[in-house]
Amino acid sequence: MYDELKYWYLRDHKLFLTLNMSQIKQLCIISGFKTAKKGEVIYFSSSDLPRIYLLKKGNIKIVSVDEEGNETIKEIIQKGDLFGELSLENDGDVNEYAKVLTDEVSICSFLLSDFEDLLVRNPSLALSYTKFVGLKMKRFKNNYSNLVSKDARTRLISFIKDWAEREGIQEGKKYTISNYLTQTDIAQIICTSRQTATLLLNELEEKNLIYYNRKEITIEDISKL
Amino acid sequence: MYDELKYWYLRDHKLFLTLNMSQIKQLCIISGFKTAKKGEVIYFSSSDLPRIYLLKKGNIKIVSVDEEGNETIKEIIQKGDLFGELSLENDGDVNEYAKVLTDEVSICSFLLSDFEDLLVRNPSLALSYTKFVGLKMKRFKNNYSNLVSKDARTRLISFIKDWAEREGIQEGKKYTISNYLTQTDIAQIICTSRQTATLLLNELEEKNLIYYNRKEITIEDISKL
DNA sequence: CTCCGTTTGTAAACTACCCGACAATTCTTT
DNA sequence: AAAGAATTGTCGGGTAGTTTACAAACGGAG
Repeated sequence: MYDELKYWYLRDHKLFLTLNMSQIKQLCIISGFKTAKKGEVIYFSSSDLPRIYLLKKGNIKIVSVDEEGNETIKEIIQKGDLFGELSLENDGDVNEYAKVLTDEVSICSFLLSDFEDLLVRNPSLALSYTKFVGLKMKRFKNNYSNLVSKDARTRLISFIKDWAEREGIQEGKKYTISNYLTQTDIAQIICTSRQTATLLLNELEEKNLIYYNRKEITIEDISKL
Repeated sequence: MYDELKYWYLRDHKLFLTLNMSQIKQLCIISGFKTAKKGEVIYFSSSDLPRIYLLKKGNIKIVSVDEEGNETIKEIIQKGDLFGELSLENDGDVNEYAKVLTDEVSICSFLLSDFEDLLVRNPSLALSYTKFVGLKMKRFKNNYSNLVSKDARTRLISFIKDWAEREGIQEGKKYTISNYLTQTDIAQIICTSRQTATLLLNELEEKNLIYYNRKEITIEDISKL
């Protein structure tokens, strides 16, 4: 029964569609499963054996810390996303951790070495996986160029739009997002100070473009944003 | 003879070490080879069939252009590096091109589809390639965080250090780089305005940390930089 | 219901960097 | 050698965004 559960979790991830039943079962045997609560840190680069994680429920943030203790949010991980040592190599120098944002999350994980074995034995999975990593990279590049050429307001707006389209509930032009981020989080994502983020959010609210509170964000008309 | 040349070019790239002779020959048959001169544009995303390129001689820059025509240098490609549709998927929306920086470059290329075939038939190559893409991503993330938390001066210094270590000629603590970049290029790489880059470079020179001219850059003592 | 930690709101001083404008220098071409 | 093009140097004015600092509001724990 418990194994069945894990099986199911992997099965419905798009990356594993190319695998047949027995291959999935094989990966399931080696996979671990756990849940965690809000605020917990569930992953630390440069600790333990390198692993790949699959988030099944909830949301987490990947935070990286530089030498001076500066924290930036690298990524928001959602249900169905992979995270961890995705580049298949544990990098000593990069320091990052994953923190739970929602009330509860469930994740399953497997050792990097086991995953590598599977990739070698399944070339087409390796190919899909490479494309997957490539896609991640592309998304990064995109953020990167936003940071360079756009101002904080534009970055905030495009983040909100993105968020809404990704996991908001749509009713015509109206989107409702269940908000698990603080304004500090949002500021760190769009790379600005908390004060600027607050200012801009209130500004958008004054113009009736969005309605913001701690529980949810409503976008009246996404085309006007 | 000509085929032999191409064979050699692929053979000495670290990524292709796992392939045996016949596999390399196979890739060689499908690979194209050409040279180009300074200023030429040799690659354009969203044109032609998607390809992967291997730079054999010289240097090129990958420039991306956003909607407003803003140009940023994404990457400097050096001898031995791969570029092109590395993520194995041609992205319609991203607009980038490659321009030759040195007097002459020679490159070889192969179709993405052919490369994919090869990957599927060579699982260990697929794995190496995935790690390779992962590494690229990591380097990106690093630049990205520099952009966020460091000021222009720090970014310039870390770029120069990087450059020196990557391709400078070392004599003790002294490094000499053959300079194929204009100050405008450098500015675009570290994401600042040309004026600021000029200012900072002159400042470093006044402090005798570097000696700069159009042909070469000398770092007196890299540990003091 | 009250208390306390977290999150949000607001204001003023300060600054790194951008932008425009123009001059000076160096390389290229003829 | 001279003209033209590209690159580099320099100067203020303007500003988006940071930083510091404090007050207000919210929300969970007891």
